[in-house]
Amino acid sequence: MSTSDELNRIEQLCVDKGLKMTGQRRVIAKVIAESDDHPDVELLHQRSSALDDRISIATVYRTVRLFEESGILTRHDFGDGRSRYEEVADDHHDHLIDIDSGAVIEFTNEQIEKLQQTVAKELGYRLVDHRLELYGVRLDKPAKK
Amino acid sequence: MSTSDELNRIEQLCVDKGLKMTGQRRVIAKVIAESDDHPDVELLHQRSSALDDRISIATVYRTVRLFEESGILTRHDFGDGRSRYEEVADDHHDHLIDIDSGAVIEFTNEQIEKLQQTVAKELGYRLVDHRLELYGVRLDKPAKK
DNA sequence: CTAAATGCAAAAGGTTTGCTCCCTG
DNA sequence: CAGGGAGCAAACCTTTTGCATTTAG
Repeated sequence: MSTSDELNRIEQLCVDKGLKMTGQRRVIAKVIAESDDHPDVELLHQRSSALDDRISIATVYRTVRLFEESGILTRHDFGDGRSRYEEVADDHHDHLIDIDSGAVIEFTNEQIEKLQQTVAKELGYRLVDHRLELYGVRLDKPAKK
Repeated sequence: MSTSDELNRIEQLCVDKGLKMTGQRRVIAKVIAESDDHPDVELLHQRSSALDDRISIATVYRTVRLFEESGILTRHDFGDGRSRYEEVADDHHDHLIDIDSGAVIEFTNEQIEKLQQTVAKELGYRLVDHRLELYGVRLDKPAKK
């Protein structure tokens, strides 16, 4: 899916929800569609401001929350104190975080997904969501510490 | 392992690290050893204060951080805005969170653990830590919404 | 034109910290 | 008795909110 397709999809979702498509929301949606990483609110604000300097950080917070409730975004907490965001894509994936560099690598594993379903069911639950994060160090990294 | 064994273990760990065993730390350690749930700092402070009212919340924050660095505790973020703590036990486990009640259920699954190792290795990483949380609703819950 | 959205700054909530006094080892 | 530890309150950081003003539909 191209970036402009993503943008159209986001706009459509907003229209469906009866949300006004203001200039600010359009810019923020564009920034999100174009981001391949997992930016926090401050970074989203910076990127948005670069396109249009009439966007306050309060609006970014409000928009991000709105988009999360609308299923456009997911919020992550990788343990660095603030929330980081990512567009909800068709493909589900989990994250591996490089604890040295902070880099985030996405991966998918069908077997793990299935096992999660099984575990939840055995405990008497229907799985609604999950979070899996692996924290690791590069195998080729020289030993130290 | 009994609660008093856990307490001894915690005290021993503190001694090993050259930490003073103050009255406050002993009380907080006792509260942690006796907690089967996943209390946040405020709750730890309440429980500690019930045993000794000369414990400030700042001390609980400092102690909890110290204990985390010493490997006595792990910190969790279940998405409710504050950190929650749990004693590091011999058995590793993950969590299933009931999104209706907030209840936290612990579980273990060897297969998932192994698959995580495999995934990390395939991506060129040595797995140092991980976080797996399942969010679900009870199967016997009446449909609604 | 009207309800919804924005900007700004103040407030809130959780967590950390500077400083002084206290207590463990 | 010396240095780490505790208490208190102020500071911090991220996120939320009240209110006056602007804007999409």
